[in-house]
Amino acid sequence: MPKPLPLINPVPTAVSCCAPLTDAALSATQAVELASRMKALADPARLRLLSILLANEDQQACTCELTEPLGLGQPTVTHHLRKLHEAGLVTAERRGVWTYYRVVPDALAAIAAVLTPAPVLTPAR
Amino acid sequence: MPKPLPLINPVPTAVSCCAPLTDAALSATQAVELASRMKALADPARLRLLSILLANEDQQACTCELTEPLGLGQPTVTHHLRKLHEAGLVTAERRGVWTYYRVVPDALAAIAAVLTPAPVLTPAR
DNA sequence: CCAGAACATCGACGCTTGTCAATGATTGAC
DNA sequence: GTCAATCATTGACAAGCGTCGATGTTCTGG
Repeated sequence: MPKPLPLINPVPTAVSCCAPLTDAALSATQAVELASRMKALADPARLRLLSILLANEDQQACTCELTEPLGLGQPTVTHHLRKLHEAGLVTAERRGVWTYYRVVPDALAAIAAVLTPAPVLTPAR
Repeated sequence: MPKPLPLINPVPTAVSCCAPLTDAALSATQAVELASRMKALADPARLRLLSILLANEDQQACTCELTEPLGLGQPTVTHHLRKLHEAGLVTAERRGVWTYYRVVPDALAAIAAVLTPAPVLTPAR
């Protein structure tokens, strides 16, 4: 019985979830959904991981490149990358011995969109 | 010696903190700063509180109006409102027996701005 | 086939956090 | 001055989380 997926799981990759937060009161389940994705962001190590990935030349990096600038052990970095992956914020691709991670293009923008009360075009009666 | 401020503390009210997250890698202290403000958002109860405040007619509400739609006890709601206040996301104003909370206008937009890779107006050389 | 490298998983440890019941502090009404 | 209402604070508990060392798994090179 071989383990079919030695890598990481499918992941929902739900990009958007709710209305902009200012339109109407969130339901309990909506709030839990949104909060779980924001929890993935609300950590210093994971924010640095995302910023390093985005600042990189080709928007990607393997674990071994990330463990040193963070000053954290390899299991810890893997743990954080898994959290980011489960939240649909990064993708993981195995290439040989290395696993390369990329930031999902519009994942951050989708979360930001929920927080913006309304761009600039408010009627302002 | 009267307690000069029975209400809540001054609070830094730091609105913006870092560059858009995609410009360069965050430093350790920058990441901690940003993460602490996002932690204030990454909770179902607090997200619902913000959405209720924003959905309200005059953008405000007292504690007694918030404890029932959340289904949480009054001390718990006060605890969450304090967290939001410490993060500079809401303001607290005592009016008689009630304490009214408002969402700080651009606080959410400031956090959202850190997440957006670049609005639309990039030079795009 | 074997040794080594890169990564994932496991178990354990402290620390933080969300929640509540109980209590204290302040205000307004009578 | 007293009482009731609103809110803040305290202490306590369970659950979750970040971190690490140790171990397992997969791939590459010789």
